Amino acid sequence: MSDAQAPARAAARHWNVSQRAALLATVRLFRELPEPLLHQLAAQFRPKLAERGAILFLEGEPADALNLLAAGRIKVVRETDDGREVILRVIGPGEIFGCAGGWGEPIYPATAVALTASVVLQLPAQTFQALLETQPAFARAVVQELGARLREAEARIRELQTERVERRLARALLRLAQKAGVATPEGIEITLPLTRQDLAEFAGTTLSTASRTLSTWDRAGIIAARRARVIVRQPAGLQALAEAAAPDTAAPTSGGPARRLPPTVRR
Amino acid sequence: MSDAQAPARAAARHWNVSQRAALLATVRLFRELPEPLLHQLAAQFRPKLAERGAILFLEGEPADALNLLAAGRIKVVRETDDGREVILRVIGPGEIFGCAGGWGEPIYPATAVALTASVVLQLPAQTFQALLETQPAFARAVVQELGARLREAEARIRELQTERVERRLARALLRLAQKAGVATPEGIEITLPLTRQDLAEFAGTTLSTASRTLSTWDRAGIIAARRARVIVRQPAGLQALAEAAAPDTAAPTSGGPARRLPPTVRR
DNA sequence: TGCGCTCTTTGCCCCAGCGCAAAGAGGCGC
DNA sequence: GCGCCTCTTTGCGCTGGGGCAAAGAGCGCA
Repeated sequence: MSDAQAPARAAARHWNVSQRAALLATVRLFRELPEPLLHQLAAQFRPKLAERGAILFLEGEPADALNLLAAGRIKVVRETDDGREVILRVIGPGEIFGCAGGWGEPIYPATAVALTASVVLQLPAQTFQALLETQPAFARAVVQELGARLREAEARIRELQTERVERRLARALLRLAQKAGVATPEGIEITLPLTRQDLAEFAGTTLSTASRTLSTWDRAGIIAARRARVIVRQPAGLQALAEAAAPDTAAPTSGGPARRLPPTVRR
Repeated sequence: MSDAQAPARAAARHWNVSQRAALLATVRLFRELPEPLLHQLAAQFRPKLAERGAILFLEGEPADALNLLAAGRIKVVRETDDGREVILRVIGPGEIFGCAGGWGEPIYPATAVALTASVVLQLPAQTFQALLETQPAFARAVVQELGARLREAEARIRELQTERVERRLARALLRLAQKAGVATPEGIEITLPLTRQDLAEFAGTTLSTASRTLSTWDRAGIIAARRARVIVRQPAGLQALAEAAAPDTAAPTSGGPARRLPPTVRR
């Protein structure tokens, strides 16, 4: 799985123009474009390999391309001057990222890092602009995509402002499970190499707290917390944690001291 | 200023189609449209009055229109089930809001409330869609607008995750001052009737903390904290608070206990 | 097979900031 | 001019969760 040859093979897989076109056809943004145009586009993508940990682009660099992930996993990150970082999105195959250039920004507002060896297809920003102006269906799709992302971002703002860490973490896991979950005998495995640190940066907390919380859930049998990997055993349990800070639902095993009251509510 | 007739007068001011067209021409989204189209559009807007506190639309309602604020002030809010709310945006004249319908969402994802008596011009979502498909320049503008907002939202996420309340509050004030600030002999007055509660909901904290913090700054002479109103006296002071949690820069007057060290940094 | 690196767990401490609630102030309407 | 209503201030208590650091795992690599 983390075979060193993987990226090369993956690249080969997407090198062929008509295969690339097939990939494009699965992407919401491009889906509605006419077949011939799709092929023409596919030919314009420049493939780019990235090994684990490689930086695809850096915050502040000129944003002259739109990036489509063909294979692998990417995290999109924003940094504070003092070095702390925040994970804005996690990208899987078939998703686009680093689109700033497409929507008229001169520089990337965030950094992209490969979580695993990855293959990225890059489309020149101008091509994107041209599409936008000539293909109404494309314009509509872009607007919808952006709208959806904006809504998501706003939802996250709400969460960060009103919800406790534990709940945010539970939600983060659920979201990740939905996005990159694969059923295994043990439960739903999140197929992303996310360290506790990453999880913390994604859910808005610290390494220590994330680790502590996951450990608790592990002991309670809700998840299996492995090294840079999490398996969700009881989605329902997580769900409960994510919704109400239900004082009891959580840990049938632990029973524990049991949070005495819905920690912070109302007004 | 909070004259009961104000909305009616304001409405009258924007009733006239060519005046509305003039307003449209100041809005980034519409600016690039050809003159005749602008007039045609202006005629399609339905004006709507709202008094202070009125709800323009509710989260969950069908989003069949795009809203343009002609006069007044609006806050866009999202609520938690337990009644807490978060202010997502504050809208001034010439800004659009409640655009969900435009970008393909069936329902409003947030609620809009008039902070002062306001006049809103509503454009049917279909018209918007039609523009999007027929006017490339419009499509480009929409994409840019959305991109900018998305970036802003992501910046806010970063702030919420990495910054302390005090700093977030300082930033919020600065942003508001920039957006709705008017120079007065006392300083830059933020011409928005925002209560401490509102400020808290905007900066991601609680009423108590917001109040306490503003009081401190008031005593230090950095701002003048009035009832539902804030005047920024020393923008530089706020700036300092917003950037580094500078232990000293803050309050030349108070001197105070002086935060002992940059509270939380690094890693 | 073992070394070394990265990731994880945890104990300990501490404090920023939330919750609550009661007592002031401004303003507005009558 | 008075009363009401909304907004604001503040004391008090408390705790969630951040910071730090040291001691363990797991894994890849040679």
